[in-house]
Amino acid sequence: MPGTRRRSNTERRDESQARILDSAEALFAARGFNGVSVKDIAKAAQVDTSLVHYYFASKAGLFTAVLRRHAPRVNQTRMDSMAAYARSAGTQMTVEGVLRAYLEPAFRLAREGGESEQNYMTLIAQISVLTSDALPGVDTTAFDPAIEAFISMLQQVRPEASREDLYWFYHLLTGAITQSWARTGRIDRLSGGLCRSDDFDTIVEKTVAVFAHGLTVGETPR
Amino acid sequence: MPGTRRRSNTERRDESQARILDSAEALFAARGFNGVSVKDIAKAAQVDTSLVHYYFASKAGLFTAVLRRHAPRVNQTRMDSMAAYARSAGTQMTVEGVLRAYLEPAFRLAREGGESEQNYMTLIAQISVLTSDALPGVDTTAFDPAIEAFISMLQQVRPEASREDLYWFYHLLTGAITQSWARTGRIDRLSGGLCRSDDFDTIVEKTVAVFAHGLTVGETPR
DNA sequence: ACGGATGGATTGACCGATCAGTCTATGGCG
DNA sequence: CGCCATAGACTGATCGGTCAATCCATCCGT
Repeated sequence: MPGTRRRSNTERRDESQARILDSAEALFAARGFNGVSVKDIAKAAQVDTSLVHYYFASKAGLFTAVLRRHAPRVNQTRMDSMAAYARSAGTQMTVEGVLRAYLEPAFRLAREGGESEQNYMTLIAQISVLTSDALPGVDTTAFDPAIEAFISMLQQVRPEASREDLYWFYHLLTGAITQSWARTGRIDRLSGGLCRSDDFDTIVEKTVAVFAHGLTVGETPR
Repeated sequence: MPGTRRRSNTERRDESQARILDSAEALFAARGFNGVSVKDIAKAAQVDTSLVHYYFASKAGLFTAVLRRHAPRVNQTRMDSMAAYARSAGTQMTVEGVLRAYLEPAFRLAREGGESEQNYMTLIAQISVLTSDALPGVDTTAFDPAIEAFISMLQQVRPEASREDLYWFYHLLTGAITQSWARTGRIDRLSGGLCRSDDFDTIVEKTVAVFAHGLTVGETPR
């Protein structure tokens, strides 16, 4: 039979797990953790509900697995991007450059990756505004290393800025970013189509533009 | 019996509705729409589940009612605040002033209001990153008038800025704001207690500081 | 090269609990 | 008395999760 090779057990295992994760990711992103049932996910993945529990033990375990799947890649790409920038810029580092190095990887992943990566970003956006008791014991520390590196680089470029200001700066930045990842289409409607919430290239540009000036210390402009 | 006056039917009605709305608001804010059952809400409000349906027809209807309850007040306070600023500043309006006039009312409401208002802000933060199919036909246009007024005032202060840039500016700003309203405590943990996510006074200051510079047009700083 | 035996992958049937929502009854205010 | 606010009992559907049975790729003894 051409095309349909016989699959080994480990292949079957990986494929099924990936299908479950893909379906879960898409559905969780669309309707939230409690808006989706295990049955929904199993049906979308064309698998029995028991198999979901077989692999991921519980609905919460599945959710955690979804969140963990791409986290290391995002974190690593960010670290690499910032390290590469630091190497190329040397002592000429700018806030704009650091911002761009930190921002681009995740947005590039969302743009060049498939639906899976886009759904993942949407999911991150959703949990970013949730407190822990709205979620099953979810670990939100996966991105912390890159965040700390980001703040350290900002401190290098702006030695006069206080640690507190840098954290607030990050807080505001990450709010803006996650809002963009959510792709709600609200800015599209508000602007009458002038802005498109899925235009990630433009979003990175505008984010860099606004926040690069935002860390400027000194006189408030006119 | 001192203190417990005899209640009329309309008083009972209003009190019960308010109790249901309060409980729903708190629970929805804590666990999201699908994370809460009508039974939970009824129990918290100390009423029967059928009473919830009697007043609000459905769970979705209740959710909509919760969202609508404070919306006009927030919107109106924003409009008043911006109008007052425009009157006092005359031709001396600044980006910083407009920002502060737009931002302060909602944060003041959250600070000076009770738990209800704080829960309301948390709820707004949550739905701001949700697409329409994750929600029961919820109307998110309640704040549009104040938003349009805000953008118009920005345009007055920055006539050279493009309409598109102003909308992107608003997009980034509202992301930062809703992140703050969510009070997830994540920045507290990241900063090692240096920043407190419920310190709304500081948040307004930092937001104004960052975004006032952000709309500056011209050369990117070092 | 072959034919059980083994064990992981997968399923269908089913569990008690809980869901949103309905129906009917009733008690007390106007 | 009449009506509205409220409660209790209940419905069919669906929830997350379990269990024993089945499927099938792989391995081993011959």
